[in-house]
Amino acid sequence: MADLYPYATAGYKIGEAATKSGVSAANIRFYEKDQLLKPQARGDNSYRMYSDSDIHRLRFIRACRALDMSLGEVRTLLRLDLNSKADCATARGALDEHLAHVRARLSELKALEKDLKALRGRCNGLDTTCHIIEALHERANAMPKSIPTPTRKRHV
Amino acid sequence: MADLYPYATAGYKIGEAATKSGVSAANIRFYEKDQLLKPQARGDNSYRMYSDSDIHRLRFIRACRALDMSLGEVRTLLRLDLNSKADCATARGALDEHLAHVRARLSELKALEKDLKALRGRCNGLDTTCHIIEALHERANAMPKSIPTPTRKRHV
DNA sequence: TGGAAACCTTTAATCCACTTTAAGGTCAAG
DNA sequence: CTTGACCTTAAAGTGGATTAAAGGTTTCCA
Repeated sequence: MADLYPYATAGYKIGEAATKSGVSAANIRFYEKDQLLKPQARGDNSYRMYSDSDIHRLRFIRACRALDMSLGEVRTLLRLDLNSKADCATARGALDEHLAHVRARLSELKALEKDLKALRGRCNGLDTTCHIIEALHERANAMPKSIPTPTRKRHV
Repeated sequence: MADLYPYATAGYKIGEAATKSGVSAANIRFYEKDQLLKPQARGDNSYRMYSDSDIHRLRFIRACRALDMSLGEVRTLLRLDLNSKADCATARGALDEHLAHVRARLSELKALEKDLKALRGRCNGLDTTCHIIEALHERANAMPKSIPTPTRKRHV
């Protein structure tokens, strides 16, 4: 791991660390509370001080988040040793799982797009009734009866 | 709109309404607080009572949610009149916007899948260093410098 | 009639990954 | 000496619910 990130040098205040890492100050505090960073050394004033390796760690988190990983997944990856076979297997496992996740969501969204496109195609804005609103009401009537709640989460 | 949903008849308690609509009792209360349903008439006991048209409204919400619309979008659609040209335009607009949303997310996810696949392909578990962890650290170093926080939400 | 089961009520906490706000402390420059 | 740019904390808000706690009501059955 040695030269993968810059040598740890003295100190940046949180605002500098935010600018250097691309993670907002509030978010850095949040990550600390969430155990993704150790609680930082504090100066005489009670300001947190960050080293270059802290900045790297923040960037690492950001890189993982850019891959849409959860903070739990990131936490796992942060603990791993580059030169351990076992850790490598863990990393592969995490990645495979995450990839499966992404693929599942991908096919959901594809189906959704098709459905929405069809719905959109029904309406030209010329007829006296709106075929979109109409279709939505028809779907409401056609919703599978009973069943308590098949929980639909919101997936941005 | 007349016969798109059953005639409003007297009363179901929230549990029955939940069973009939497929929306849980807790969730029905939540929608009420969230203004998607009017506050319900209450009996002598303070139980909420639901009509068939309330059930339809709940199903309508469920149909929209199944299309991954936000409650805000649903609220918009619920206000629309099937026979108004203006409302039809609103519905089309909302749908177009939503579709654009879905498509944007779709292409994000496609790019993501490609990226993750490539990352995964780097590692065979045989070498002495883990190319996944290594690559992640390299990415951390390569993250676009400065920039405060380009906010990455979690998209399940 | 009594008492348990099945319903209903409310408020508040939980999930995720943050952001925002409020109320205040610290520090350098002018 | 004040302004303003930074830092501190705790708490609340976002979306779309679910779950739990603590209590009131109704219904059924022996």
